[in-house]
Amino acid sequence: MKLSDFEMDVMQLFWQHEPCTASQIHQLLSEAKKNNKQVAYNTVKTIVDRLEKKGAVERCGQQGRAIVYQSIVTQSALSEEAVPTFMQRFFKGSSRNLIAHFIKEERLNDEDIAYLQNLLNSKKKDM
Amino acid sequence: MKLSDFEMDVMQLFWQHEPCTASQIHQLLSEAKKNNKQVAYNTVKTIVDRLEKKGAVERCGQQGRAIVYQSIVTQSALSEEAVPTFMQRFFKGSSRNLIAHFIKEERLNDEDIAYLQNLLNSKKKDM
DNA sequence: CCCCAACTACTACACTTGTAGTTATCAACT
DNA sequence: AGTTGATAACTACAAGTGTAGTAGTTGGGG
Repeated sequence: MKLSDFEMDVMQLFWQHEPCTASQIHQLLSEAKKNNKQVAYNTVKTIVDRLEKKGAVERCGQQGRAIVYQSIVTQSALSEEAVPTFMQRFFKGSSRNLIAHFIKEERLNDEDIAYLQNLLNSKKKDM
Repeated sequence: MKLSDFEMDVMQLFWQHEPCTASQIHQLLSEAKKNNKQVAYNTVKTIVDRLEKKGAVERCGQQGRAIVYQSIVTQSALSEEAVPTFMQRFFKGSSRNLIAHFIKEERLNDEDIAYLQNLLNSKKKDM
């Protein structure tokens, strides 16, 4: 499933807040980027309509006149499509390069590091 | 700088093979996806023209009638823009989640694991 | 029971993207 | 020097995207 940037933004909100209505998504978007620029309610509704047409969300009820939606596709399903492309594009397809980059460049506290080291250890044993 | 998927694919080839001509990119694309579907030379040239217009590549010479191009934007410059969006989109903005995912899901050999553990160790000392 | 704010459904439009055709031009071979 | 095949430059066009307006309908407050 191919979703545009804005569609992905809206899916984020669905995954975190579903089931919800287009108005609620609009509200959440306004809060999220209140520093940034606002979009009209109709713009959001159009995106939700397109997500429905694409089969990414579905209707699951009403709240007054408003349609309540829930997601159909999962975040992990979409990430499974996007991750290989991303890895190829920016890290020559090497998960080692990618992980190394994030360890070097991103902030991790001691607990994160301990957690990741455990993961690596158990990964080694598996093999 | 916002580049489309196809434009990114072509940038990959520039980064790996520059300086080069549109024909060479076309050739490389044909080899890369010879299993996949072919695109016409003109299609590739259009993408290169658009990359030039966007300031992602520039002319740096001629080879007969052919224009030789080289990249202006670097891969790391583009990844610095793309990484935060990607991390936000699929890993709730958490580098720990992201790294954990890749350790769990991607193939790593013992040497990779040792390398990454070293990285984690030095990361801990830094802080 | 009736009105209206809110919501849906539909339409619009400019810009981008993938894809490629047409036309003009010239470097190089014969 | 004339021809030609490769290449540039320009044009085209449908589908997708971001953005929003208009028209139509209705749940619920008074």
